[in-house]
Amino acid sequence: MGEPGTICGRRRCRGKEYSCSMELSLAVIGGKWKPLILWHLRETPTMRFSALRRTMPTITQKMLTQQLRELESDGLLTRTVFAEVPPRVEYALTDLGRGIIPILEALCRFGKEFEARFGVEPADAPAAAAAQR
Amino acid sequence: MGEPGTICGRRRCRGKEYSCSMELSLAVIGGKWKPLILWHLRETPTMRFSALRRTMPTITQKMLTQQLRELESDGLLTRTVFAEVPPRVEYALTDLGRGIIPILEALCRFGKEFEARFGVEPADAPAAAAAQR
DNA sequence: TTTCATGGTATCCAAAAGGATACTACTGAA
DNA sequence: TTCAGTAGTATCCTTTTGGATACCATGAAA
Repeated sequence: MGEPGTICGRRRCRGKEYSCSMELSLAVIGGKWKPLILWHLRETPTMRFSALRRTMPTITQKMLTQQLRELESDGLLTRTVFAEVPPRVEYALTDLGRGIIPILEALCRFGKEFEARFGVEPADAPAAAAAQR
Repeated sequence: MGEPGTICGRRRCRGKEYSCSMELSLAVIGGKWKPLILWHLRETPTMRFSALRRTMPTITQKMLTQQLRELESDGLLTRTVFAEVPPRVEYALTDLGRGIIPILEALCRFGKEFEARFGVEPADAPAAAAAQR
C-alpha cells in the first residue's frame, strides 16, 4: 500500500489497537462527546467542570467525568484540582490537544458542505426527514 | 456561542440528529470502518466488493455491505452493478467523498504525532502496554 | 450434475457505549 | 442542625455497534 499515509500492520499505542494512524486518531478524539469537549476548550481556554457541563446540557455527569479522564490520560488536556471548598477543577488543552483543532475545523467545514448539499431541518421536523431514508 | 465554527441548536440532516456540523461529519464518516473504506478508495479509485474486502481482512461481509450502503446513501460513493455472472459491483468516491480525504490525511498526521509522542508497539506486545493505563 | 465464484440477506448473539439514578465528602452559611 | 454547592463514585440498565453463522441466486466450467 501507499506511502503518504500508509495503512500498515496491526499495532498498539496507549492500549488502543489499530492498523492505521487514522484509526488511532479516531480512537483518541472520536465518540459522541470528545470532539465537543475539545471544541469548547478551544473557545474558552480554561473551564471548570460545571462550566463544561453547562455548555453540553445533555451530557451526564458520569460521561463528562469519564471522557475528561480519558482525554487527560491521552495527554490532550490538563486537569488542575484546587484544594478548595467547594472543590474547583479546571481543564485546559495541552499543545497536543490544540493540535487537533484544525481537524475539528475541517470536520466542521465538511459538515457544513454536507448540510448545504442535503439541506437541514430543525430537530423536531415531523415528516420529510424520515422520507429521505 | 462563537461564530467561526459555531455550535448551535439541535438540528437534523439525512436522518442524523446533531448540534454542530462537526458532529454531523462524525456521524457520516465516523465509526470503525468508514474511514478505512474511504481511504482505500482514495488509493484505488474504483474497487470491487471483494477487493475492498481483501484490503480489510477482519471486516465481515455484513459490515462491509452495511457501511457501503450508508456511504452510498450519504452520497460519498457510487455503487455500480454490472449485470454479469458472477455479479460484479464497483465502488468509487464521489466529489463529496473526495472532500473528506484532506480530513483523513489530517487524522493520519495527528495519529502519527500521537504515536511519536507515546510510542508504538506491535499489537501482540505482552506487557508495557497494559502498564500504561 | 456437481462445484465454484460473486455479492449479497437473514437471524441471532456479544460487547461496547451511553445513560439514569442514587449516593459521597467537604465546609460555610442560615 | 440542616442546607447548599462542587465534583465527583457506584450500580444498574438500555441502546447501539459489531460479529458469527447459515443461507440464496446465477451461470460457466469440470
